[in-house]
Formats: sequence, C-alpha cells, structure tokens
Amino acid sequence: MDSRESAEMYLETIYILSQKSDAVRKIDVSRYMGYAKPSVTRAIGLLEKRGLVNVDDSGILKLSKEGEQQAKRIYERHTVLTKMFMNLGVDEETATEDACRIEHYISETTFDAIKKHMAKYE
Amino acid sequence: MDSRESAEMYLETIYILSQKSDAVRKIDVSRYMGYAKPSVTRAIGLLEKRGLVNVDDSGILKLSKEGEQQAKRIYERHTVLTKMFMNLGVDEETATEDACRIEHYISETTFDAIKKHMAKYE
DNA sequence: TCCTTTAGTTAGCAAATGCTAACTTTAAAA
DNA sequence: TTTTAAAGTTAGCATTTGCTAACTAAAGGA
Repeated sequence: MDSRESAEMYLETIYILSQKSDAVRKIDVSRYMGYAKPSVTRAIGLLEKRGLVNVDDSGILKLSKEGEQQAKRIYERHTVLTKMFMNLGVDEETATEDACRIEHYISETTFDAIKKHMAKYE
Repeated sequence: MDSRESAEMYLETIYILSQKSDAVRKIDVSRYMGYAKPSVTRAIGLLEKRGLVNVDDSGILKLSKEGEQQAKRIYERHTVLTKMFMNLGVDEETATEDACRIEHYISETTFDAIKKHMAKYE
C-alpha cells in the first residue's frame, strides 16, 4: 500500500468510528482495519506528528481540525464514488471496495467532475 | 507505489513502446518511465521470472502471450477511463493522469460496468 | 588500433508498511 | 489484595521499490 493511501485510510477509519462512538481508541482502529496493534501505534504516531490526530491521556483519539477535513474529504470521495459505481449497475459490496481503493488516487479536478455529474441523480 | 501497480506499469510501457517500435530495450523503458536503469533491470527481471516478458540475446524485449494479455487489459482500462473522465468534462491531461493511477485498482466488475456505459457514447 | 559512448549489471542504501515477539501498564475481576 | 485480561509500546524482521555508485561489455568513431 502507498504511504499516502495508508495515512488516509487511518484518518477515514478514525472518522467513521468517531461517528458511531465518541471514545475511539487504537484498539478499535486495529480491529476495524484488521491490522496488528503495533502497526496502528506507529501509524497514529505519525499522524500525531503531522498534527492530524490527538491522543488524550486516556487514549482517546480525536481528529484535529485538519485531520477531520482530510478524513471528510476522503469519506466524501468514498460515498460519491460508491454511488457512481452503483449507478452503473455495480453491486454495493463491489462498489464500496472499489471506491475504497480509488478514493486515494483521484485528482481534485476529476473528483469534482464526478461529483457534479452525480448531483444530477439526486 | 504498490507492487502490482509497478509491474503493470512496466508491462503497459513495454506494450505502448512496442506499438511504436519493434525493437524495444530496457533503456527505452527507462527513459519513458523516467526511472533509473537499475530499477528497470530488476523490474524486468521479475517480469521475466513470472513469464510475462522475454529478453532475447540482443536485448530486445517481447511480451509473452500472457504478458501481452495483461498489458492490453491495463491499456484498455487506461483508454476507457480516460474517455470517461473526458466525457465528464475533465481535460485530457488530467483525465490521462487519473486513468493511469486508477487503472490498477478497479475490479473487473466495475470496469465492465464502466465499459458498457461508455459504449453508449461511441 | 585505441578511445569513447551507450546499454546493462551488481551491490548496497533509504523509505515505508505490515508483522511477530515480548514487555509494560492499567483496569477489572476474584 | 492478588490475579488476570486488555491496551499499548518497543524492538526488530521481511518485503518492495526507487536510487546512486561503480563496473562490464559491446559498438562506433577517429
């Protein structure tokens, strides 16, 4: 996996888990992503260094303002791409999987075009 | 870059260069991709081991049957995705760049759906 | 014939990610 | 209070890809 993709996946995961629970810890990320704990420890450490995530004394993860922006950006791509693929007749599971891989690699320009296009179908 | 993506890019490059010239060598791949020669030496060595590329005594690269199949598969994705993005109003350069990144990550199912969709516009 | 340019190779570095093993710490259970 | 289970951390391995440095080999020019 690409380095940027990896970071984005961690951010997105924290964002998604934060919507379901208000006390997200590393172990939750570990389980959700299916990665070993040390992988999560390091990855989140890097996100902290970059100022995208904060971990409080009790081990609760919070996205910073910028971290949340980035997470939302990816998550929006995720949902829009999934819809687009489903709109073309792809089943939900496959559409989600594809969106999840592609969301990291689409340029702003192309994503905007897709988003505008999809807006017609709402 | 992902390992599979890397291999696919080399195959696609050899395929593209083979359409312009019938004597493609490693140095050509090196220049086209902008990679140093040792990177190409190793990458093509791996493709040879996998039976996807053959290098004859004079250093000319040929895709094997399977190598060509894979290269064509990727190249088709490249062209179809580029068209789709341009169809949504994206400029050619951006469309090509995006297609080039995404072509490696789309499932067969989703690509088929896109392809069918694009067929309507021909 | 000798020299230079070009293609290709070998060896080894750096970066990044995921993993296991083993340890610490904390918190809950008995 | 003691024990046990769960969360995290540290250390270090493996894999993969691209790079540079330095070398070999072959082809062409002078």
